[in-house]
Amino acid sequence: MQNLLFDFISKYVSLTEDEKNAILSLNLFRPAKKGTTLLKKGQLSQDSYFVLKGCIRTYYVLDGEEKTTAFYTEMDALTPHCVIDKTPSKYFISCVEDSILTVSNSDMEVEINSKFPKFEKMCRVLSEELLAKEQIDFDEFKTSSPEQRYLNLLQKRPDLIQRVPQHQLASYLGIKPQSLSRLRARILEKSRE
Amino acid sequence: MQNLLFDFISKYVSLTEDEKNAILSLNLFRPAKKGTTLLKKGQLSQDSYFVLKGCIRTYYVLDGEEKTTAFYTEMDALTPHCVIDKTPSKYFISCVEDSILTVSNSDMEVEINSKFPKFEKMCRVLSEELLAKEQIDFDEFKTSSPEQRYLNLLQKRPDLIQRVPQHQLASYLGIKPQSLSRLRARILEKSRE
DNA sequence: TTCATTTCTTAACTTAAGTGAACGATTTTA
DNA sequence: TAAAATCGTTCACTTAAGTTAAGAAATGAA
Repeated sequence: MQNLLFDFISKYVSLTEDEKNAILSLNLFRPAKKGTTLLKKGQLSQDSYFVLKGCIRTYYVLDGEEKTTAFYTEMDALTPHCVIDKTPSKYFISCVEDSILTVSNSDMEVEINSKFPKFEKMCRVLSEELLAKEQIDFDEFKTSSPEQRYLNLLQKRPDLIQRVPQHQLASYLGIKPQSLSRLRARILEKSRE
Repeated sequence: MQNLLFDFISKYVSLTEDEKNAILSLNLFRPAKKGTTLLKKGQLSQDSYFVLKGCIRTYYVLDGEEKTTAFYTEMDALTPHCVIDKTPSKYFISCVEDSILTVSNSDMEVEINSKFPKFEKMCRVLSEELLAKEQIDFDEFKTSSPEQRYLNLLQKRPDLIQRVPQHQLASYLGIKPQSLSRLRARILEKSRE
């Protein structure tokens, strides 16, 4: 399981055995059962997550309704906004499936960054990449209809449609669960012609 | 005008005179007339932008139609995805107004980063902040209606509504220009009651 | 297993966005 | 300056998403 983490890191920097051991000594690995809440709205957590196995999501509660806005699966990293901007979290984070995560707090990161400067660089490159990717995803969302977004998701993350409840997918697509049901029926109808 | 750049940088790191001079010697400043295209779809540019004065936008051309997805105004930084992922640009960048920009290519950044390590850190912190902000903006977009988005924009960036053409604003809000006109009329109607 | 809860789908109705067209008003450019 | 192009708004019509409600299916807990 550790190897998954080091495989990921090796895409950005190459680590010596010493460096790997320094990371392992931090004891980052943590299993989390389906339904576990990792972060609640209003909290000022310092923890960042990396998904080794499973699936976690961020969601808002607006007018008593859950709105899921992101899913993180294998090899995805999530640093909540509250870690960055030091304001109470606007959203919840919870486990969609039984998962294995690494959890690191920002103190650890400061320590590792100062001990191994190559980490600073890795974090910079990683967040630049994630930002560019997030912008493209946002652009695609803005420029397409719910139906196009669904078909797009079917192409890009077909696993999500299998492993995630429909009502969570719906808000992820920016629509209501009923509209997602209808939209899927419409697509099936078309493909039958 | 330079001071605006240094004011911005000082939010992240403090620079010595030497460091400031090293930056000035790069000759980054560039005025750009309204309508100037800074980047075309398909290009593999290395240039990043920082807006000192004016406004620039990114837009796609889909089915012959322009879809504006982002505006960058005073003190905003823009690194196009092609600089990060080394793939041909998916979008255009052009000036909405006469503007004064700094333009830096990634070679310069590599050079500055190795000469002054504190730059590495600034870039990491900046892109982490921008990522967190982008995610929140995306979340707000997903969880609200076109009308709510417009009202939200009116709160957060009232200047944009004045300085930017309506049809560009419309795609920024994820709708057609006619719908934006109608939506504004609807809001005005309500406020008259 | 059974009961309760949650989830998904369907349907009828409402509301708002998309579409195509028309019209001045403004801006561009020849 | 005159003609052409662009821009913003309005309208009528179409399409699709939101809303409310109901019922079937799946899931979870006692």
